[in-house]
Amino acid sequence: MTTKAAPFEAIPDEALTLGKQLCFAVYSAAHAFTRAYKPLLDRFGLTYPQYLVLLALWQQDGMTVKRIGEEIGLDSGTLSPLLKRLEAAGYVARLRDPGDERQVIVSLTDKGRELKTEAFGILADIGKASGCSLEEAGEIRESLHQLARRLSSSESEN
Amino acid sequence: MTTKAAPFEAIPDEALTLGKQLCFAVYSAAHAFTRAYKPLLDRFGLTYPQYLVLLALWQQDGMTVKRIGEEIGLDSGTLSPLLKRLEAAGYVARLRDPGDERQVIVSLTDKGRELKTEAFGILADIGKASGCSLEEAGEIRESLHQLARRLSSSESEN
DNA sequence: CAAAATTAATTTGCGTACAATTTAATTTTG
DNA sequence: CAAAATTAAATTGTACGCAAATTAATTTTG
Repeated sequence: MTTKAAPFEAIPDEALTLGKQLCFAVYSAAHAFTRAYKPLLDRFGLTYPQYLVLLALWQQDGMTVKRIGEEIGLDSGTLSPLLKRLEAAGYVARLRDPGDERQVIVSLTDKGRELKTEAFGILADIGKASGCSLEEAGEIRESLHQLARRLSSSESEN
Repeated sequence: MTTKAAPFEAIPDEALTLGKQLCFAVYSAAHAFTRAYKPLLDRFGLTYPQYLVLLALWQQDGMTVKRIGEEIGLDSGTLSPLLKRLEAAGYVARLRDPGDERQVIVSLTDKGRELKTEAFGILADIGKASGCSLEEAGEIRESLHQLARRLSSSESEN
């Protein structure tokens, strides 16, 4: 059934190999990071995406849900329940903006601010686990940023 | 409260910046890939993880659930329902191994095998969207593989 | 200025992810 | 060889991630 070589039947198993695919490498690395962070975040009762939200808030407190979404690339459908959990855990407060009642402003509680100091330990641990020099990490980071930018800019064409 | 400089209070906002973090770059790139694949996979009624399973099966048909999990890094808790959906969609068949009834062997249907040819179109589209040369893609891929390896090998230490 | 359009969050529904438990089959070992 | 241990899938429960629908507030515009 596949004896006669079809036009591009020559490349197949080479090109389709999982290990040869950039998309799969990215997918795997993301999972590896999530798993590596998990034991470190567990003692704070945080998940990795929740940690990302806190990272964003430590940088700039008092953002709206929309703004946070733009920072970390998540929509409100994901953020709404996630933020409620962060609120329930006592790390953030959510308040309607009195100036525009449509918006919800998310701000750190004292407990949330205190966590910032401890977060350094987590970063150091992960840095060590990744086994990357700062330069190496910076290079990969830049390549990935470029990649993500290109992928999302070509999205609209479909 | 943060007037006096604590030991590592000097680095903070630099180091904690989302954009400066490798973990976030990987996380974002993974989402960017998923979003880029989505419109291409939609017409086959496939999700990205389902597509990964098919990629694995095109390479090596008739694997057990466990084996597939090892290939793409997912456990049976994720794969069981996913494979049922692939079966319902007519792309794979699931059969208990007569030699060892604990195992379930997953094999491609004709419909699943036919999809392999079309998958080339998807790969080409994504390749174009990623805007990477093969060399560039290969380099990033290798860096990420190394990274994932190091992250998961240091996992056991916690 | 009131109706229509837009916007921000929330909610709903589906599909991953993954830990932990359960079920059933196969090995190990006493 | 039967009880105990191990193994492979499936199931359960929690939390993303995202599209689509909903709700409420604010702008736009007729």
